[in-house]
Amino acid sequence: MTQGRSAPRLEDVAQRAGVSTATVSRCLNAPDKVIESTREKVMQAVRDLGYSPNFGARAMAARRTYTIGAVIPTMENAIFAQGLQAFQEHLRENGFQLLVASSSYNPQVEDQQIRALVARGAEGLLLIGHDRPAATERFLRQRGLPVLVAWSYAENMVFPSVGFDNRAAMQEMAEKVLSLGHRRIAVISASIDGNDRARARLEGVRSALTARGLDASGLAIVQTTYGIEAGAEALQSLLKDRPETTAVICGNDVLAVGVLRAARRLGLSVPQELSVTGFDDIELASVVTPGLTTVHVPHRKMGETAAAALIGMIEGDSAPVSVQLQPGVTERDTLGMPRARAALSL
Amino acid sequence: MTQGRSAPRLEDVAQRAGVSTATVSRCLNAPDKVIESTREKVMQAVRDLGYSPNFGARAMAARRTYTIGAVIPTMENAIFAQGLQAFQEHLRENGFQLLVASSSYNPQVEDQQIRALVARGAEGLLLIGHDRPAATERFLRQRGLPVLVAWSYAENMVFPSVGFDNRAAMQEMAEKVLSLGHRRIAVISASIDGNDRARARLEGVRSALTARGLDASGLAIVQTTYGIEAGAEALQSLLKDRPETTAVICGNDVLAVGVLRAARRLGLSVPQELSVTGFDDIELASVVTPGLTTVHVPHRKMGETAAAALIGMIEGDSAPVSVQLQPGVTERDTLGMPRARAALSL
DNA sequence: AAGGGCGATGCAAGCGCTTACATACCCCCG
DNA sequence: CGGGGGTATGTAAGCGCTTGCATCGCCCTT
Repeated sequence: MTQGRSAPRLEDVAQRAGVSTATVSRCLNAPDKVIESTREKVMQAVRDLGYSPNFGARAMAARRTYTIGAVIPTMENAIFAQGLQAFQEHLRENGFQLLVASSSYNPQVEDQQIRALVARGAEGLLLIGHDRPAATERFLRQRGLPVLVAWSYAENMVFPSVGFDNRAAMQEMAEKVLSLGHRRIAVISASIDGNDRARARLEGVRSALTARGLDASGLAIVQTTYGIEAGAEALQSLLKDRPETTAVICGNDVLAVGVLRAARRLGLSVPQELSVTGFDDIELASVVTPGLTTVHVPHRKMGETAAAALIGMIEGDSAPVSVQLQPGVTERDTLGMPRARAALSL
Repeated sequence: MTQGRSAPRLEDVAQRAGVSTATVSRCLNAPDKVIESTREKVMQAVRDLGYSPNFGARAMAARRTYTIGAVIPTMENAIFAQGLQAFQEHLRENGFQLLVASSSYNPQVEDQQIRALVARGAEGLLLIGHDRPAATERFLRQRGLPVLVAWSYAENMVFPSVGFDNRAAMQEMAEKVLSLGHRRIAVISASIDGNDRARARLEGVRSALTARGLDASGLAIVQTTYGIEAGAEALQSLLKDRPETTAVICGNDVLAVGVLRAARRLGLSVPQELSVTGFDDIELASVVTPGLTTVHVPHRKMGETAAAALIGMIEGDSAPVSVQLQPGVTERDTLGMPRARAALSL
């Protein structure tokens, strides 16, 4: 049972101010269409009553919500925080509100969240990555809803995207690792299914290997779930199989930080005995010791660009355009030359 | 101009299935009130059309949204992430959806966000801390909206709360610092106005001092904004005034991590030359080196308890009750005995 | 002084749903 | 074989807003 006096309605305000509901509505939405004296009466009534408009009713009548939805894989790690913050700020400046939901990296949940956002009137959607079930895509297409993909750039996909080339960025990093002389390399990655970014990054490492004429098929790969502790465990199990590994390339900073933690536990010095690299360049990367060498992603830029693009699509004054951003390697202290080390006991 | 074919309505589904809108509505909301054969026809039509109900219209007709709002000060740092996650999970289990907004520690913005959430039909609100403008409180009271405060426990406030005694928790920490022999103590805190938690924590340090018969008035205090770099700068300016400081008690983990960073830059070893403590025990605290000694907050427990309490208030089957949780000190590696150190040049 | 024009306001028709009430139908019992 | 009762479905009245169109004054012009 919902208690509490029911909220005042437009009509209550109108009555108290001695005008019609139309006038009150105009006071709120187009103040200059109402003469000052009237407006004051109305605003006073609004204040007295603590009136605040019913969003659902308004949306229904106006057939407009000025709301944009975003579904991100996770809110726990700050991976999307910065970009989303920029996205949101830019939206607000343009009179749009942001509704955020998270999918826990689960396509089913993402589908549900998308539907929930659409039900709530989202006029456009920001999604992460291109991978998603056909059913979800069909739903979105059926609606003709403006959808923009971020954190991943690719041409000729179902939806336009604002992001960067994950493969090329990772290839650059891997190339750097190789050029330092590392040959016993391993990759620790988030699960690659349903995650085109993880897949592309892995691909990038392979490309770097191949480009040097090395055999990519022997590359040690461990996939794991998201989280610092998961990264730590991944390193342990990795070293059990491949104790000779000299460099671990991680699919993201969170895993890399976990690897750093495990390395410390094992008494391995970084980068002397083990090199570690990350991806994303979130705040965490600059906070840990030693500072994490990682692929820098232009988070804020991506957020802003995405906001502008999506608004353009909604307002219909610009065709959907993909834009490619440039990531690059940020060098800190976890990548060095390979060096022999004592055998370790696991 | 919003493009895209307009969304299918209940009536479109009804027509396609050859039934009335009432039947479709029942299929969606009370499937057992509809005979199976009919239900199948309807569901097929729903799928064909990619129908998804209009939340606003539904809310309006049913006078129910099953939505709860939360306004937190910030999403950038993970301070509230864990608690909110637990809150959300518990809500979902009970059929409620969560809408989150952030206020950037700004009371004006908080007021706006609260109104926005109410406009969107929030049936209850989770707010952080007890401090807020009278106008905001009046608005909330006028509505008779169930409101619960978290992250701060206090009796006889306007709203019931689920949290812990910030003052006592900090006093315990300060006591620990004092008992190790520190006497040149400083506090680095977030701004205390409009922030009862920060204020209470500061108060806790003072109490600890007083309880030992020490003079609390000479306590060095620096207030700063939120953020790692802000914490780093705070330490710099602090040491300029009080180079003899041996322990820095921080109002939260984010500032403490900043202090750690600055200490490293200055070549100060922690905890040998400087002790540092935090508050919150977010993941960051266990990630930095050395591990941060901090006040542990039962985030998940708080989130769950808050969800249960708020739902109770909304469903009206329980009177609003405050519940007090127990924090405690988590010892890691940044708090040690004071030791003389060489003068440093700033 | 009458007519025209324009700015301010009111009227009322929906927007897409839910749900109380009415209706239709079927089955069972006496 | 008729009536009662129960179940499945339909009808239609709103829910709280916005907005096109009608209305009403008032002032300016001729």
